[in-house]
Amino acid sequence: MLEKTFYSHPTIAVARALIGTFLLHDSTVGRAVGRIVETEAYLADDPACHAYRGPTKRNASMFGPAGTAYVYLIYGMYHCFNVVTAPAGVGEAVLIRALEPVSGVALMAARRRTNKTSALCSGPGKLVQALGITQEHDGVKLARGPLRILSRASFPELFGCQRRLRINASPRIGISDARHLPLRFTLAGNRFLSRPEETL
DNA sequence: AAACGGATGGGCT
DNA sequence: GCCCATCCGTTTG
Repeated sequence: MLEKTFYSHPTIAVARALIGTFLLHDSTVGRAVGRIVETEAYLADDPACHAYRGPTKRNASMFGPAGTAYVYLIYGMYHCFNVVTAPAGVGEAVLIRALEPVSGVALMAARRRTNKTSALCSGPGKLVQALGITQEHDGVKLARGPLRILSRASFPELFGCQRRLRINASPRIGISDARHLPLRFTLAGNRFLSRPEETL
């Protein structure tokens, strides 16, 4: 389980450090776990960031303390899950964009209505569906509770201790402002990414 | 393999 | 009224 201090480092550092950790959700119908393989950083002075123009009803939890969940509706039909990083009042977060399924795969498949493992968590909307994350999770604290993040060392039998991982940086997906910034982070060569890694 | 458009609703100018 | 931090089925090369 990651402590609050983990999320209190600079947002780009947290976005990189989250690669290889595990997102876990214990719901009433069971546990689902995925290894984080793709993230994006959103910064306070960044026009692509929801918090760029200040607090609103939608982005309120982005201004909460580090370790808060920020969940929002996108395109009217999907939700995205973020981890808030900066101190309360600042408004920065890391979008979780893809997971490698680890545990509860059958539950993920039922929620996603597909049996294709590579399609379960390979996108921000997909992984939210697969783990059963909803708008109700907006604002919850990750330090305790059914939705939490486990350290890289949590599944040594499957992944070893993941001391040093090869991480690539490239432009973020799906935005129109600040497209050049290399704020998307991927676990090099992993096959569960939302899209292939871009070569600079 | 890549490109395209429809679904669908809240936020913002 | 237009713009999205998306996904999926269908069409096209």
